[in-house]
Amino acid sequence: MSKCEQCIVREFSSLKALNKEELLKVASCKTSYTIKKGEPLFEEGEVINGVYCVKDGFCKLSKLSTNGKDQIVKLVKAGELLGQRSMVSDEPANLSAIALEDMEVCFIPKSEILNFFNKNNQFSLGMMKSICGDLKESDLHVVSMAQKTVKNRLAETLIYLQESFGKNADNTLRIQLSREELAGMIGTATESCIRILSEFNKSGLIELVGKKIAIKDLNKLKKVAE
Amino acid sequence: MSKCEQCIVREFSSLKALNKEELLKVASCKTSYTIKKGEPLFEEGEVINGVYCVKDGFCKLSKLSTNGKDQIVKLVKAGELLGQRSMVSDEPANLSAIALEDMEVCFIPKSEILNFFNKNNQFSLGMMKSICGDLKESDLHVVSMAQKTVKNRLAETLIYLQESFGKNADNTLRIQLSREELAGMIGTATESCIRILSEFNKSGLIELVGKKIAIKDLNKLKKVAE
DNA sequence: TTAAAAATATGATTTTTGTCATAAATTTGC
DNA sequence: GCAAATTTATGACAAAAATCATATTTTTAA
Repeated sequence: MSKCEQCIVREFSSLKALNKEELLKVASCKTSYTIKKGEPLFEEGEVINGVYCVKDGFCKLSKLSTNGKDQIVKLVKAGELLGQRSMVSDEPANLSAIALEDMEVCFIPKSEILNFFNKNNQFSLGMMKSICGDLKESDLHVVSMAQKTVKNRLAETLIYLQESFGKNADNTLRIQLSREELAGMIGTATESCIRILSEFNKSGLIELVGKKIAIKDLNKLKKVAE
Repeated sequence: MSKCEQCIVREFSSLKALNKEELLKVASCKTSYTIKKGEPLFEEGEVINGVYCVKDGFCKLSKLSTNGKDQIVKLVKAGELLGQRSMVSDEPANLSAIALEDMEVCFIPKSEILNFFNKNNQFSLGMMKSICGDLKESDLHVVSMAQKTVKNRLAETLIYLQESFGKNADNTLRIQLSREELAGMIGTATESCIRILSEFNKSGLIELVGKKIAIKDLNKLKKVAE
């Protein structure tokens, strides 16, 4: 059982409002997991009963649409909490969480979190702020999906991926999604996604290095994103 | 100054967790307004500094997209609170709120709400649940926008309007949106919206009574919505 | 190592949706 | 009550995007 005091999740999430004593309680009740790339942390409809702390790795939150395609609603990285909404609403998961690379996570049971809600107002306020941030993002996402073209959205998404997940030494995006996953983020057919990537490549906005993608002209790409 | 005890907002929102004493405090600090149809309650980017209680009427929450079109993100009816996200995040409004019919609202200053956060855990938890409900809706909205056709979304929206806002004696939708607003909800061009309405009309799914809309075959419409 | 499977890529075609033009109906302001 | 303005409606066309087919490359697994 490791301590939670130095954990990256404590640094970036609402857990930062917990004091030493509370952190010890968390450390004593948490369970740690390793999730392999491609494996689910939880799936849509599953009862979660707590929150997951992402210590390392990325995952996608997605929902299966009635047309059979997977829509990626959000990407989550180290330092963030997962499952807050389900826990607060007392509902099964609305989205599936699938690891995009090997992950290290900790699970904190609901009972413990609810306990902190009652004793530590800064903690509840922090979690409320985090959920509010998600809501704002999601509303913006709706507007983008509704009003922008696939080309706009692909450009927007590539910029988001670079800004949120960084790049490798060779300038390619740190987070590597398959073309199908990328299409699932922007809400389009895989072929359309590939076609526009190829077009961006030809016009020098990006460079395709095998399956990897490097942004070549950020300013022009921003213009394409509108 | 009217009392808040019997107010519809108290019945349906997180205010239900407030006790008599707290309600008296709210009653003494609130301000009441009448908003005429078409007028804004607040606009995108405005600093709000509190929450609005909708006592009567409907309003739309919308955002101006980069393409110049207004995307309606959510409709709000009597009994609901407005501006919770901005208040919790301590940010200007992300969306504009425009009355769809004459409204009666009360404004409760932020300081008062934050005070309740510190003293009444059921109240904070209630508000957190309400925001979580919005987040779930918004995520579902993203999936619908990304994966469904305009036809699917129009059918879906008509059903939503009837189920959430009811119908008049003549079976037409209680809430009356212009074709432009309806297009703004489903994220399409006004002409496309009109065209599909006309198509639904011809195939007997709905009936167009002047500008008003009546759902004729709910089951078939549900199938079109997928 | 190599065959099979999966992912990426691209062309051809169809469907969906947006845009522009214009007409008809309705609402507004005097 | 009537002209002007706005909203609704519809046609013609263009643009965007999906689908289907197929080729090429990469990955996987025996």
